Amino acid sequence: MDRRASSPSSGEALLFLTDEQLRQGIEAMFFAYRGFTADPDRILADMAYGRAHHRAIHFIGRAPNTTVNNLLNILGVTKQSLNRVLRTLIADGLVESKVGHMDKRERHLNLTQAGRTLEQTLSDAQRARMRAAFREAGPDAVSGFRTVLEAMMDGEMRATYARLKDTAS
Amino acid sequence: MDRRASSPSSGEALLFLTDEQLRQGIEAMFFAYRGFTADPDRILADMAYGRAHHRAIHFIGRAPNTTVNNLLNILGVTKQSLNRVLRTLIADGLVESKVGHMDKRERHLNLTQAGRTLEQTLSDAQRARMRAAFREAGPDAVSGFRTVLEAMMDGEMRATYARLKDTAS
DNA sequence: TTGGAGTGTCAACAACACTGACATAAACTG
DNA sequence: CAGTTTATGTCAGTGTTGTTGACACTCCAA
Repeated sequence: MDRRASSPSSGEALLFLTDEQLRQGIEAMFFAYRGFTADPDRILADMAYGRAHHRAIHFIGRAPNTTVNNLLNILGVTKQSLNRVLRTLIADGLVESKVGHMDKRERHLNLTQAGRTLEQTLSDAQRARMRAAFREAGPDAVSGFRTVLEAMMDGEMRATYARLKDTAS
Repeated sequence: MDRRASSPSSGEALLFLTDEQLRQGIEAMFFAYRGFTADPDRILADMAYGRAHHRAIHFIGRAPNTTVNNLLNILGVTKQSLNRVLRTLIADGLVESKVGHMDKRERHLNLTQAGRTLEQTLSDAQRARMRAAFREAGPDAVSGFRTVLEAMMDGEMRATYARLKDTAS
């Protein structure tokens, strides 16, 4: 770890790119993602919902009044897959779908009060873990964490992520 | 972003723990994981295999001669689920299962030559993306990335991750 | 009016996870 | 030795989430 001070050009900058380092990064992603989804999954298991419902609820809450097509792009699934999830959420009164005024083909999605409540419950669990991890790791580590994650995204997703980030009111 | 210089104690250290920051972290994990699995998924889609096969192959290659039970703990799935995957991998000659000498109840798993070849192909794709992300982000960011991910794991998984890390020959 | 976009729905299917039950063999324990 | 536990494998059933493909409907625009 202190090798970074010794050889400035070749050995230094490449030490974090060895196959072993990369493999540790891969495994860290694998195990961490399990932790990342564990808490909401536990909550949802008791209900008739799964991870897909969580994702839909999250992004509808995040981008209120979004269209089905926009949500499709964010989630990266087929409309059939999303529709199955949306149908149950609408039927259960967690999401409401309104026909657009400008373009009446579009449906605009919003969380109902019940939907917001569930979103809050799920987010709280996930945020609690994220908060604990951030606190434990410290601000500099968090900055690096997000830099690497952003670099790991597909170009399209990176744009979507950035767009959502800017939406932050 | 420059607020960190202004209020040293309260505002500074907590800025990275705002709900907005946490939510961005959550979304970054979501989008990045998609990128993380995209390349191997593409390769596997052409074959009769899926993500579960990739995981099994990865960890058998990582911990040669491991037992089924050990693999079960690493992967965190049921034996039925793992067995379905292992059965096809063994039938296809990518993995070999040998009865243990000390304890004949145990089966020790290893990749065959063909298995190593596939593992290499899949790993290369995933490592290439990881390498690109690491290079783009730089050593300090990578360090932070791994610190946060490790903090995000469940305790059990963190121990497993550490154990694998130490196995690095 | 014709074509295309946005949306919804039906049907079929595949991957991957789960539970529950049961079988076998080996190892451990009293 | 008898009984129990451990490690593994397997069968059957189910649920969530994803996929294709096909078709219909509404609306907008050229």
